[in-house]
Amino acid sequence: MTIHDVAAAAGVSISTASKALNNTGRMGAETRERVKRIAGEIGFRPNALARGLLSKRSFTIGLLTNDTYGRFTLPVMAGISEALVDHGVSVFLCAIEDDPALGQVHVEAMLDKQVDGIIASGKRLDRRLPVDLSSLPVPVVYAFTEGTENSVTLRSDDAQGARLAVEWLAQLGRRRIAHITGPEDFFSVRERSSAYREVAGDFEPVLYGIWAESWGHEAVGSIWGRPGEKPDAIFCGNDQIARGVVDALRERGIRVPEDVSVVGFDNWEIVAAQTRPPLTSIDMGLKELGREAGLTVLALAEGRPIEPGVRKLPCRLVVRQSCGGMSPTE
Amino acid sequence: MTIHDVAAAAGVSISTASKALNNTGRMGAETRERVKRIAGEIGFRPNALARGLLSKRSFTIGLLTNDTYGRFTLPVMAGISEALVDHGVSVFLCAIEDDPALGQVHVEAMLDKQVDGIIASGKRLDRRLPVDLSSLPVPVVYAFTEGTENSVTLRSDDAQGARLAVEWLAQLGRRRIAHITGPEDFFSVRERSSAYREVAGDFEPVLYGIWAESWGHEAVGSIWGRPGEKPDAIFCGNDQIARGVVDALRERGIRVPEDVSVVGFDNWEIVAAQTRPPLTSIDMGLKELGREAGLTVLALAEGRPIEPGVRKLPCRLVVRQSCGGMSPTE
DNA sequence: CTGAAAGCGCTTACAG
DNA sequence: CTGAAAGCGCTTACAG
Repeated sequence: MTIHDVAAAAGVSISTASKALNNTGRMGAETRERVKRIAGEIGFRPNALARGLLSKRSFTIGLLTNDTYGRFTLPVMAGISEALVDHGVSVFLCAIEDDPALGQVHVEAMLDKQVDGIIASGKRLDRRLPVDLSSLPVPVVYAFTEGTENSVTLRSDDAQGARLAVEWLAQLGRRRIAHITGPEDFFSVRERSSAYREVAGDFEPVLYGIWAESWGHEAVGSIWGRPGEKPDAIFCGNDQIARGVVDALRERGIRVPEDVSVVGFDNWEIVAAQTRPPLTSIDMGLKELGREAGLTVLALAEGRPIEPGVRKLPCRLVVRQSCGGMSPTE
Repeated sequence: MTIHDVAAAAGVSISTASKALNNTGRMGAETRERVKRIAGEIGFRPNALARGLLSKRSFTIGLLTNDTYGRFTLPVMAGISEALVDHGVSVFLCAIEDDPALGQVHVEAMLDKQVDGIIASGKRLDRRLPVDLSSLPVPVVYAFTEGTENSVTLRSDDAQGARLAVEWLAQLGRRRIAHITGPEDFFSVRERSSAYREVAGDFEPVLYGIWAESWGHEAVGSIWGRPGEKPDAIFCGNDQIARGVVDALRERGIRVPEDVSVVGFDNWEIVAAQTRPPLTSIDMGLKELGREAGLTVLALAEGRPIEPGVRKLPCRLVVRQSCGGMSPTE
């Protein structure tokens, strides 16, 4: 089924058929309708390859990611796809681990296929993908990974997210708020911990460790193991740590949230919802970030002007039960 | 940079350039080499759109999935991508939730883009995707979702996986093996539980429930709450249930694996590795399944004959610490 | 051994 | 108001 078939069936030339279907050119309204009707009847669908050859637009973009685990990329991906499907744009998925050679292969495959743009996504704000995207013939948007000079980069506003968490604890009457978090060499850890310090003061030095339940456990052990006043709230660097913290507190007979409020970060459903009690957490809005990234490459691909630089997207507090209190929005 | 530029720079016609680059036709070896060298120098890369228009092959396939969560699809996806990237095939990701209209939109977008084939993937062996793929003009392979009559379907061998688990427990000397699992209306639950019964006998009726830690907890409560001999091993329907079971046992002062061995299913790293002790679990080999699915659509797309029907891929036992014992392969 | 020509399926000036 | 022609970037019979 090609446009030839449509033209033949409608008794017009292929140029007329084309113009009828694209609502361009000038012709009798009745001719246009007839062509359209017949195209519908015989199930004509234009070949995107042929169309792309002419228009220099493939209605295709590539998503490059090194987050094989999918924890961060998955929501970003969902957002991108959701935003673009309405515009007829499809997404190539390119998982490159941390392999530069594999990255190169995927980038070349994408360019061969004439993608209209590329979104680079990662699992860390302060790391680059292992492939150079700085001088490609197509626009590139960085989402949740470090971009190059003068690029467009989208990231979550971790400082604002941390403030949200700590202010929520303060608002619930908590005054002795501790902070147990991940490795200090993570940019987001530093962002979150300085925001924490601004709001909470320095009741307790920040406890840096690793992104694991076991570290949450261990940190609770060390806080409760030494003398002195105990926290009445703990702001955790991610949900896994928070889960370890909650479990450790329960094992010590400390009630959450009655005695101690706990708030996590990431709002990772599988962890946050299965914790007893379920975790109040900060959501980085990765799906929204993906949506924005999608619309941004699209704009760039269409030649619309986009201000380069880093754009921070706001985080959101998701209230469950580990802090007490009720969602301010409910 | 088009083939015209290559031809001009090499001083040959575009047909000769094309043949030189594709190693077809006949020409002086030296001409061929010169064309190739020049193409390399000016960085020529053939336009896949133009090529696809002629060859009727886009070197593109579509992955349709309703597993937004990504738990099952993610490894399948990784396998597909890994298998196909070497063949120059790129993958369109189409997340359709359970929305038939969205599914339709994605299928049409893929067909417009002339995909060489489609892989349909899901989160349940006994459910169909909400879109009819039975009479498409391109080959379809079903992976971890129910296929249509006479289609090619790839799935894990859940019965074999369950046997693996129970035999492992038996081999460790466990004789009173219980089975706590998910909802009975899941095909995979029935597969696993009948395999369990075959091997373990009926020491204890199978406990059906939901796929959650809380159910693992509760089930342990009910087994240990009533009189009679207690199990010395528990085979769980998935890792979340297993984690609930392990936590509940620990809270009762029952040692894992000394008193009771526990084995999970899915080998979901984030759950299995964070459990204390880490879970021995059954891996469904979803990445391998993805790889197979990729190679299978590819074969179909190239017209190679593939036997229709359901192909079951073997599961694998991953030994951690929740059963005791050491991996048979180590 | 090499090149001119036709064609993949479509769109878009340009004539009429 | 409608159609013939050229062309997007490539490949492939077919002549020479």
